[in-house]
Amino acid sequence: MTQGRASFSEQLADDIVQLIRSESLGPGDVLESSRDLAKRFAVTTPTVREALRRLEATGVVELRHGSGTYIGPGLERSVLANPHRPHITRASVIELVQARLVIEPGIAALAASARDAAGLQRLEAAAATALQPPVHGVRPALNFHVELAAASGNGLLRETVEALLHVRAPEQTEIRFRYDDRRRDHAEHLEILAAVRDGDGAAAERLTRTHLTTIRESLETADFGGAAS
Amino acid sequence: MTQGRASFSEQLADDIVQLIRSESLGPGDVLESSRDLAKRFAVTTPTVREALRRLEATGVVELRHGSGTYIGPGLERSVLANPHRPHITRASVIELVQARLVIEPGIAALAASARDAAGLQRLEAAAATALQPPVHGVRPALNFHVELAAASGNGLLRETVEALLHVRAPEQTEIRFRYDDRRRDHAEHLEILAAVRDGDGAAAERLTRTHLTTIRESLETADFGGAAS
DNA sequence: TCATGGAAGTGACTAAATCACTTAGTGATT
DNA sequence: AATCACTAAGTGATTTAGTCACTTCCATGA
Repeated sequence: MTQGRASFSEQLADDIVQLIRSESLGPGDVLESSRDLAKRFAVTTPTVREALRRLEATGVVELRHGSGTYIGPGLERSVLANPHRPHITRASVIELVQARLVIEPGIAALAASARDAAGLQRLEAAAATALQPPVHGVRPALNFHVELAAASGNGLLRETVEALLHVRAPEQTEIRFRYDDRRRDHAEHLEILAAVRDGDGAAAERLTRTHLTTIRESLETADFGGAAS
Repeated sequence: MTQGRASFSEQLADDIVQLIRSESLGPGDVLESSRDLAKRFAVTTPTVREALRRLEATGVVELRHGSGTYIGPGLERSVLANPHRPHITRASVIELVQARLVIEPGIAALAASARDAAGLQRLEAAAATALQPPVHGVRPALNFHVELAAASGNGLLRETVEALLHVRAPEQTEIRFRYDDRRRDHAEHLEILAAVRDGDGAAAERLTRTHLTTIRESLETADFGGAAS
């Protein structure tokens, strides 16, 4: 890096990550209280808070008022979506679909060749619940694509797709809810699922490409210029 | 929702982002001093610092001791690499190459069809400097792939490749420096460049796949079990 | 012209409190 | 016996006030 020495809070954030690793803490576990952390590392509470805020921004920890500091899912992630992203535009939505169109067909092909029983089961479950409305912030309609990437066996690909789908997730769901045919989506998901189950990589790739192309076209024809509200 | 109201610092982080947008500040510009921000939003300095630390973690701002708070490149980014990632293993490096093998050939094909003069020029510059050693944290050898993605015209694809290459970047460079044939890499880059210049998407896709396959094989045969140091 | 030095402005951190929320335990009520 | 309301302890959230360290810049002097 350009800076030789890091600030206290930056150093402290690394130390806390190291502490989490050395104690083998996983998502959901409780971290030491901020007061104890302050004592342990011989700094004051505001400094600890800065370090924790930093870690919170990338999902490594989660601070719950009155309860404690908990380990989040961010520790094992390599790539993530920026929580502060630019406003949505028509172009940005289409850009996203085009990016997915480049990336996801290859993932589908890989998933068809690398599938296993557990992955197939999760994929089937995701396809089955795709028509249910979003609850608790989880969007079943998008979950199928994440599980498809997970079935490829490559964690980085899963994270990449997850991050891309997290980009402007609320607006994406809103738009698909208004302009997309979810029954057709579901039918296409089932076709992809069948191809993956049969181990037919070429078909999975082709079907995924068709699926995303259909979505892109429905977005391109739809006029949502004033749909920002 | 799970939590109805956000904490002060979380709300404040959003407000600061909004302030940056409303004043049309870009990377390199100076943000208001933390004391002034505290006055403007009627909170105290530690709270401001927490919000800034949060934004710093995702690259939205950069705090320089004694100088000021500067806008960083993170504001316009949608997907980024996690600064606190797990330790490197042999499997994780190969996983990364496999992920790139799925994603980048399609990007090369898109770049060949969407290329323009400016993009080609940047791509040529990246290829020309690829043999130079890393300086100031910039790794010319990896830059070619980022510029290739940029030439596709899709910003999200560029960010995705950039984030993937940022994952374990130092270790990656180290490994390639030790086990990879950089002259061969360079020759293959030039081939890809020629295909993109000719607008031959199929060739660009094939050459990129070959290029990454070669890298993967050289990593699989290399024994870097004890190269963690 | 150029180096020196110091003042002003900035972020970094400390210190001691108080406030607000969650949780679990306790006891009374049903 | 089961349930509910209350209480107390532990936790994060925020404030207030102040000191320290770094950077920048400009005036000063050689």
